[in-house]
Amino acid sequence: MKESAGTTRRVEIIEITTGLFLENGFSGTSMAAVAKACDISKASLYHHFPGKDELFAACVTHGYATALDDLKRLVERTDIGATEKLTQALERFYSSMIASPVGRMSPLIAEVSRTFPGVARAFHSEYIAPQYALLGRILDEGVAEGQFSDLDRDIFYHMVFGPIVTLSLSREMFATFEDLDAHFPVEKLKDGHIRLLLDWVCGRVGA
Amino acid sequence: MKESAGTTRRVEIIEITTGLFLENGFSGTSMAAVAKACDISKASLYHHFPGKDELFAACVTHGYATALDDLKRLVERTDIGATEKLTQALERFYSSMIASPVGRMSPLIAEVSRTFPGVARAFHSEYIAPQYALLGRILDEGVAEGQFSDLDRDIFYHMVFGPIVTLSLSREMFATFEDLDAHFPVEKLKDGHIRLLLDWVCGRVGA
DNA sequence: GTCTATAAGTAGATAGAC
DNA sequence: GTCTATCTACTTATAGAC
Repeated sequence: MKESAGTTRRVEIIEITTGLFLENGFSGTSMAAVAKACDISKASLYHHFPGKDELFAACVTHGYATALDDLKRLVERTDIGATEKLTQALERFYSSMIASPVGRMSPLIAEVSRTFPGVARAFHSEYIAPQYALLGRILDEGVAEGQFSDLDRDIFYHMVFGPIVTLSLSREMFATFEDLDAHFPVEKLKDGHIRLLLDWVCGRVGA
Repeated sequence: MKESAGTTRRVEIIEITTGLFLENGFSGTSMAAVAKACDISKASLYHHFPGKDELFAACVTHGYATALDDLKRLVERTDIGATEKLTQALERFYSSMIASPVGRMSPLIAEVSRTFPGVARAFHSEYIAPQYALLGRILDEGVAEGQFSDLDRDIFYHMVFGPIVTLSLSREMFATFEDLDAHFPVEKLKDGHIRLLLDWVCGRVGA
């Protein structure tokens, strides 16, 4: 797809709007506020996006591709083993869920899921499910190598994404705390989480 | 506090409104809709609560006490050991986070946290922090008994509440899925989570 | 593609009678 | 305590000129 001036402007609007949605929620962000932040008139904004719903869907969708491509490249590497891949994948999940806009949108999607079920469905099928599948491939590889236990996949995903998503949600919920990092110290929690997971997956846990 | 007809009506309004907030979000729930659901006029609703913010805060606060009292009673029992207490506490966290209104309010609080930071602060200091503290007491007890490893508390809380809160959030996000239980099977995930935690805490994990 | 102006509707909140 | 009627401000979205 050629990147014309039109698509650039579109992406620019999406990125600015994503920031507003993350800061003020869906209902807390008016189209007027979006237009003002993008330094554009409301009518022009409606020229680019047919309505607020579609703008929101575009914000959620934007960023899928690169995040998943990055993970896919990692999974397909042949120069490192499954243990190293799992470690790096976990590092990436932490970065993408805590720092990147797309990872921080879970509470927003919960907010609008009843009103626009399509957005939640797309988020799941285009982002969550592929992420699960790629993580599952790393586990498969480790099992084939004889390094990993053949764990139940649902429970494995539960233990991998659970703490990460909750950390992201907590930081959104308590974003106004001045001592946010003291309450939710990302690096420390990440290290402890990864250590436990590796021990578990490598069979160094369980009687 | 005597339970007059007034307080009963108040509680009734709170419980009905909580259901509306959970279903439609904060901004998606109008005072007119609340009044209609409670079979009352808007003016009468404003007689009971000075504004929408206070009504929401009341919904969040309602239910703290009983949930925490229940956990506190468990922690103070002397007839069972720390392992049994931890198991039962985890069972309770799953029930309260997945099934009870107060546990399901996390995405709602994330939605309004920037606009009303006081609500988020109260939720943390009156509900989250005491829950952490009570859980910490169970760990202390197990360590004193020589049954549990003396784990880092922050990491322990991260691994306990992480998967539970995420499961709750996921079920809110994807509430419209017809096959919700197939995607997020509570009983199975709970059992796997509890088993891993007990192995970890009892030192049966880690090199 | 961009603008100003405005339509059409809904939000939270209140006045004042009973 | 409860009601009807109403206010003001703001919402999404559009019409039509340039």
